[in-house]
Amino acid sequence: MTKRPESKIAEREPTIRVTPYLELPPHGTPLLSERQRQALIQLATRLRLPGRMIVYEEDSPAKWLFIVADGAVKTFRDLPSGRRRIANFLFRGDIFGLAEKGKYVNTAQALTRSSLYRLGLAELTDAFHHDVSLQYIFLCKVTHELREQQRRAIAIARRDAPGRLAMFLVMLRSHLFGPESHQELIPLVMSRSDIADYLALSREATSRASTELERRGLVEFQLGRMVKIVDDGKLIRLAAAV
Amino acid sequence: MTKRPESKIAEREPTIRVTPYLELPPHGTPLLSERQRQALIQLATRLRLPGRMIVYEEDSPAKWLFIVADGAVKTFRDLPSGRRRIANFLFRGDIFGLAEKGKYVNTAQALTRSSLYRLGLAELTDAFHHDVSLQYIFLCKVTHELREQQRRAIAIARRDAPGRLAMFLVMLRSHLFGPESHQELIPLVMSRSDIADYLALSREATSRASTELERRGLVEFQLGRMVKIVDDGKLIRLAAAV
DNA sequence: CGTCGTATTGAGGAGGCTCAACTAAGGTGG
DNA sequence: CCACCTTAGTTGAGCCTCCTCAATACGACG
Repeated sequence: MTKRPESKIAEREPTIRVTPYLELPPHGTPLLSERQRQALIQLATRLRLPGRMIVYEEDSPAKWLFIVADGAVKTFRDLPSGRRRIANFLFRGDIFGLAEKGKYVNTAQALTRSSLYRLGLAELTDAFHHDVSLQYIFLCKVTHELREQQRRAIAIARRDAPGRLAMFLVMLRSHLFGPESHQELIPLVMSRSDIADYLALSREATSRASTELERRGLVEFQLGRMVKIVDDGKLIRLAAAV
Repeated sequence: MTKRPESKIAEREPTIRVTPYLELPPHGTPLLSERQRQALIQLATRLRLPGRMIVYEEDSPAKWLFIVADGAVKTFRDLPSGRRRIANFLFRGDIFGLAEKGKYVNTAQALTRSSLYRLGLAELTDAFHHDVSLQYIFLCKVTHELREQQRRAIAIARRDAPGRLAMFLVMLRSHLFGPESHQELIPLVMSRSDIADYLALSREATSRASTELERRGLVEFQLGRMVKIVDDGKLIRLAAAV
């Protein structure tokens, strides 16, 4: 979780949100220092994308790594069966574009109008060898992503669609506003289909789960793709009742 | 994937198996150099554990990180419902013990008699700041784990138990013998229950899936927990038919 | 040879998937 | 301004697969 003052946001980009693996990191909180931010800006190209634009495609040669400055991005793979599995939703301070042997493993697509920093992988790797703590931040970030994927696997493994959806909402909130947040209004920047593909449910099941959560009085899906959390305690209990 | 000569194994430990994210890493293949291995050995304590021994427990303070030198380890979480979700199976060259804010997120338990290198997290972090490419190896390793978790999520999301099991077997083989391996005999060091907990299936469904794969002539489950792959092509096709 | 934990097999029930129809919202062009 | 079309979302009916509970078989080990 990152505290981010509302002022001077532009001057504080790019940001990388991390959770350290140590309680008190001996080398300081793994946040980008002013110098590192400058270094990244030197390496980076700033991109502004409209919604729905493809950032890169699965299996294409991976030359770049991306940091989300603003907006939202999804990464996914289309499976032979025609199903789509969303790997992750990415927001401000998230990184994506991690490759495997020089190829991207997913396709990345902007969900909304987004602003990204694009970094050459080779140059970044090079920078890692000059600035240790920069690499340390990326290490923490990837480790954090790894834990999130584990949590998601637990969510997907559930049998009940409402429970999965509850976990998704709780995870989305903590992703957006920090793990301790009890924010009442969550912007749903993705479509129901996207949520379905993320949770490995059918569109219909996702829809039914939404109405079920509303019926039980846990949340309200409002116009303009916002979710209002009505009964936070119940929602959290349902999410935890794995 | 790592080529490992059968001779002088002891002199080559610890090993960390990685897949680079670049095709041709500018800073050499991310393998432990002799110097780095010596450095790790300096930091590390070598542990030998009997099967079933708990290495650490969920939520306990995380002081160490572990490298598997030999044997097999599982990491898992027990859920409130009594279900257990296995996060990962770890073998020679794998690392585990990545924590979150100073606490382990999973429990780790030896599956067989195992030999581990135990590294102090603080000291290791310190070493990262002295040896850049050491940290780079860990970054690649964690990135690799992240991709594996994504693949597992895809496996879990499948509806058909035989397909999930097929994916598990293919993933296990490539984890053990490298992604290109067509090894016929795969040792199953874990119990059916473990596989079930990994795939988010019931024990019974896992068992039925096993017999189904045998019936279709894809594999044979032999005595002593070995799987013989009878029809590799069919197995791979089933695994890929997501 | 008996016992315990592991693995298999069977029967019934719950839940999600598929197919299909319907509604709502947004964009386009006349 | 409105008719039209497209896309997203919801709701319903029947099917399919896995889960649960229970009983049985098997292997390891004392």
